[in-house]
Amino acid sequence: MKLSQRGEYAIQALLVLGMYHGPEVIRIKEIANQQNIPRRFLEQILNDLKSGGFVESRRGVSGGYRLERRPEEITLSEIVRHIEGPLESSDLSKESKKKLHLHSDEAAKYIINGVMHEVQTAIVGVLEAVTLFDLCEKVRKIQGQMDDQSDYII
Amino acid sequence: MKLSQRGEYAIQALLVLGMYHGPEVIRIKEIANQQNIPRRFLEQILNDLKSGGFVESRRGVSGGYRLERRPEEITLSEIVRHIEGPLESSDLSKESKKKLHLHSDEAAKYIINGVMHEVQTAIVGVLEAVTLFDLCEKVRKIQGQMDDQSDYII
DNA sequence: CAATACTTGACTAAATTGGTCGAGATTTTA
DNA sequence: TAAAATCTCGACCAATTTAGTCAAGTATTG
Repeated sequence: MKLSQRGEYAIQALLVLGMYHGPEVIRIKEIANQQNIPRRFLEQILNDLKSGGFVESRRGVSGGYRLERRPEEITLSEIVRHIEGPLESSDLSKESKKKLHLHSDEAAKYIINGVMHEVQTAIVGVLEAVTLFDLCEKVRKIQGQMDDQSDYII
Repeated sequence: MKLSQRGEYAIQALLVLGMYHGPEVIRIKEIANQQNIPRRFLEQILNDLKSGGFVESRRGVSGGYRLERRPEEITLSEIVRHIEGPLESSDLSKESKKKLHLHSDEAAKYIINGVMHEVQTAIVGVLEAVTLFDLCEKVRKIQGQMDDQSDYII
């Protein structure tokens, strides 16, 4: 599975909002600059994340975005699902009654679908277990590393 | 992860070749009919599978395709990797030396990449464990089911 | 009321996907 | 040996998706 550019940008943006999470709001422009995301494109994405219930916005001169929920409560699977579309497609094996009288191409598709469903379960398993908070922690960690590094400041 | 149509067709075709695996060769047309795959498109796909070392072909009037390796030796991960492109993209965390001095957008990308790499590992884990032979067995099983079913023959 | 920032929806270029097609090369068989 | 069947190769094509861009509008603050 490859993340689309849009998906990666979305997570990056949420990561920024997660890092600075609080009552205050952050401007699109800052996120765009910090993460090097095309500003106009990011507008679209944040809008989408808003309608998905991930962020809320304030308009006007000191407007911007903030998370609508706490970083601990936002899992990666939700984000990816919202931005990239459903992670799991229908599992034919659950539609038990059909299971009989299949043409051979249907039988093949049925079997393949079964395996792909396992794959999807595995994917969701990973993404479900990671929250935005976890990602923030990791970022903080490698940023901490950098500060400890004597040769960090050039 | 969603399989492309091309990918699904490829597996279907290999499944047919796996079911009838032997010294004999099967015509494109038969596979196309049986699996309901556009013939011209299937040609392309089989050609691709040939260059990937999955199948071999015989030309001329009684030509066709057969598996180049035994079904037990062909794993789903190989097939998908060949037909859909690499399952795993570069894992930044393996390039240990960079790991220091990252800009904040690089840090974010780095962390996201790490999770996505976990996802890829999970995907490969599933696909690696399934061989073409396994798929054939499953098909045989549900086809057996059908035969046992008294109301199967209309 | 001017400046700043989000909002909405339309628009576009490039890449990918899912095919189709024509002409050729090979092999069998009558 | 010629016809017929079959794979082979590369070009082509339409629809969809992806990655953005843009203009005009609305809301908020100072």
